[in-house]
Amino acid sequence: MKFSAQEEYGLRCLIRIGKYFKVEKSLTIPEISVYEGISQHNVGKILRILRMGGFLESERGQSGGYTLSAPPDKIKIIDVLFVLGGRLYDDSFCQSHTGMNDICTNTTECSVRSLWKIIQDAVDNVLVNLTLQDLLGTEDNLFSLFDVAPGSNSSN
Amino acid sequence: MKFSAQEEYGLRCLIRIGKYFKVEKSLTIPEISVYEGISQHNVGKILRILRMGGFLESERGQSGGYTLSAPPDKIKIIDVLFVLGGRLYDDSFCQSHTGMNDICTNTTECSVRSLWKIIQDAVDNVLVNLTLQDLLGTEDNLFSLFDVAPGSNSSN
DNA sequence: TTGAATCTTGATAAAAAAGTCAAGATTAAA
DNA sequence: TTTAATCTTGACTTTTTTATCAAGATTCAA
Repeated sequence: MKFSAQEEYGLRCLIRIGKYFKVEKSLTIPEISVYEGISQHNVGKILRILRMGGFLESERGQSGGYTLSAPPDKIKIIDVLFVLGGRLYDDSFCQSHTGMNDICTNTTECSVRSLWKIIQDAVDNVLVNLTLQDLLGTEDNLFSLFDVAPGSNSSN
Repeated sequence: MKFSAQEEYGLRCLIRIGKYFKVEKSLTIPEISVYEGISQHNVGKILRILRMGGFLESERGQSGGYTLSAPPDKIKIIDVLFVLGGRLYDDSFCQSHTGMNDICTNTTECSVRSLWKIIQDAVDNVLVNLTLQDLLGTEDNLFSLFDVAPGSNSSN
């Protein structure tokens, strides 16, 4: 279970653009490239995905650039992550993990599928009310939303 | 954010072997291959990972095969998923997503990192007490552990 | 002791994801 | 009108993950 590079970089670009929303400044691909340390080509590719997902608007030309298509508190992180990386579990998952068979051998009764759904629910519960606005504050503010001690990292 | 094929297939193989634990029967690679619809070569590779992770024991020779190395209620799913697919977030994650730079541009203050940690915590809370034993029952039994209605699938 | 069935391992091939590139379209300012 | 700065798109290359293969080692039973 991993986050994709596209989710990581996409979210970072969106946050970066979001920080300039209230001063009504648009950001260009070269600017974002420098800020985030991602190549211009890659930034362009990622922003295209976000634009087609409806989160960004772009303007061409000499004074062009990217802006949010809605205020940060109207952009739901769960939607952004879906566009950037798909869902953890959906009904097509079993169909793409059938091994050599046409249909999964566990179709009618599958503990693994149930586990994936349960994990998906847990993740959804975290994300359901989270907006881009919540990610524009400090790290501590975000942790406090979820009652997590900033220093605690259960991976250690 | 996706599950890897290795996590899916590995867990299915482990469950399959676990179902035979109480009758003390070992399963061979060809048997598991047929049951799960995964090629023998792939089963062999996946079982090697599970064996090296300490969850399985193998016996060679004409009457060989694989058995659990501990009772199902002693095998923690969180450990199994770690061996099969790593962790969602760990401290090396930022180091591998630095773009073109040597270190991530957001080292000191990073909302994305915080979000990943929060999601990781949510997943850990689901998994922390779950054992292989819980996956050997029916799907409904598993759902009831987490108060999820079997029909409900938030991905729809 | 021989042979069949099994697991073991490292190398290879195929598929998917990530990242790069080049040519083009659009816009605003000089 | 010209020029420079910008976004846009599809194709390509590289890297990572997944799956396959072939040769070998081990064990049991006849």
